[in-house]
Amino acid sequence: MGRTSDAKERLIEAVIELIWTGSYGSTSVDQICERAGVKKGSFYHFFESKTELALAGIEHGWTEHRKKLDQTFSPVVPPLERIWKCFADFQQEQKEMQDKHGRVLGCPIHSLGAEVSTTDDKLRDKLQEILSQFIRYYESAIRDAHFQGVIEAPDAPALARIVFAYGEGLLMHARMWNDLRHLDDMEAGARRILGVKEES
Amino acid sequence: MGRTSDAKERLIEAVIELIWTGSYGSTSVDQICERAGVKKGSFYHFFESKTELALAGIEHGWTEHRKKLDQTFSPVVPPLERIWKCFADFQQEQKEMQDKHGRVLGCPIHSLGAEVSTTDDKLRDKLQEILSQFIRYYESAIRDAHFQGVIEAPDAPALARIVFAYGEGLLMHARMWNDLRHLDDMEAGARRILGVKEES
DNA sequence: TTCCAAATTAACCAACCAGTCAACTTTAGC
DNA sequence: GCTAAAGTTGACTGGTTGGTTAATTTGGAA
Repeated sequence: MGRTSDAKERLIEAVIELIWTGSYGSTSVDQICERAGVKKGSFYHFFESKTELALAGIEHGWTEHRKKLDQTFSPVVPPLERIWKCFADFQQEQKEMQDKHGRVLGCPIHSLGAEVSTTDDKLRDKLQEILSQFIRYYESAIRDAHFQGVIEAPDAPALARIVFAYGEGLLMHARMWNDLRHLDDMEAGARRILGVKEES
Repeated sequence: MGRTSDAKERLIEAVIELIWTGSYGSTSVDQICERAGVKKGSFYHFFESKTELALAGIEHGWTEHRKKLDQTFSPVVPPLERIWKCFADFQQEQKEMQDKHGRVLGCPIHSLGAEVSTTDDKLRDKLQEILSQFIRYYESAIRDAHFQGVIEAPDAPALARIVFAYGEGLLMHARMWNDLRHLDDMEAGARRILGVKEES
């Protein structure tokens, strides 16, 4: 019963885009509303604060991204192939963002995390949770690779953290230099970290 | 001639601390002035904008840090030892920040870079310049290590970028999780990346 | 067709933002 | 001890911030 609306969805789309292309601090509620074509009163009808909208935006983005990851990291695929495919998807996504916004945007979770982790506990907790989940994709792929004897990795969680930190570092550099070429090394670097024996 | 003052230095100290413990966006000119014990009028006597102060703060911080790095990466020290010492210094610095501010703060250049690189060209350029200089320390150490035969690394610049991205990724995670333990892997991870043959 | 919950709207708020300015005080160099 | 340059001060600006409110419009379900 009552009126229906997609304003909530439009606000979520808008906040993701604005935070990713800029930053949390540079994104104002007025800006979000304008982008979404929603009046401020409606904003606060759907969300009780800017933080709460950001939370919803992050959650939504991650839910979408997970669908892709679940396919990429399908146990059917050879374990190292999963990781290389994930990197290729990173590159493609960054390319699309560059085409769309004229800038390489890097990983929104990390950019946002670097900015707000000392000032906004709710956001920080959510971002931590997402990153912890992400690492598990690498972790299980590495564990599978180890058991298949294609790499030597008795401590899969530790190695997953290393690969993850490396990948995130590269994405951050790609953002800072606005240059996709920073991602070209991604697979080669991960091969060194993982100590890949043969051609994959 | 005329009156003398250390207000400029106090402002520079204040802006570094506030941006590092928080973010650029969360740091207001009023806050900086209060921390430095300087009135806003004086602020704009010394600096023409908030961006300009941040620039001066970054420059100052890097100039100080370089002194330490020049010692750490002295050609007298065995090349891989330089890198391990650099990591140990990172850990110690982060420990000091945790003791002082109750938080692991990570790398200010990267946190700031992630935040402002799409919105403030002047800051972005300065941060890029500093990071480019930083990588050269790794690069020359890796080149030396290669020529001494302690690692196999024909492409020193590429490998330096990998090690650098990895280290920065770890520092970011330490900030986001407010946990120094994320830095414990640092040397082990770099050993894998560099493919270190023997005990160093 | 009516009813009411849900969505929309514009006007509004106090606090804060970066930045300005003219009057005033201090002090180094002569 | 004079003078002029350099530093200090507090009051001020206009615009923006995140957030509020009460009146109004809408449309799904009965």
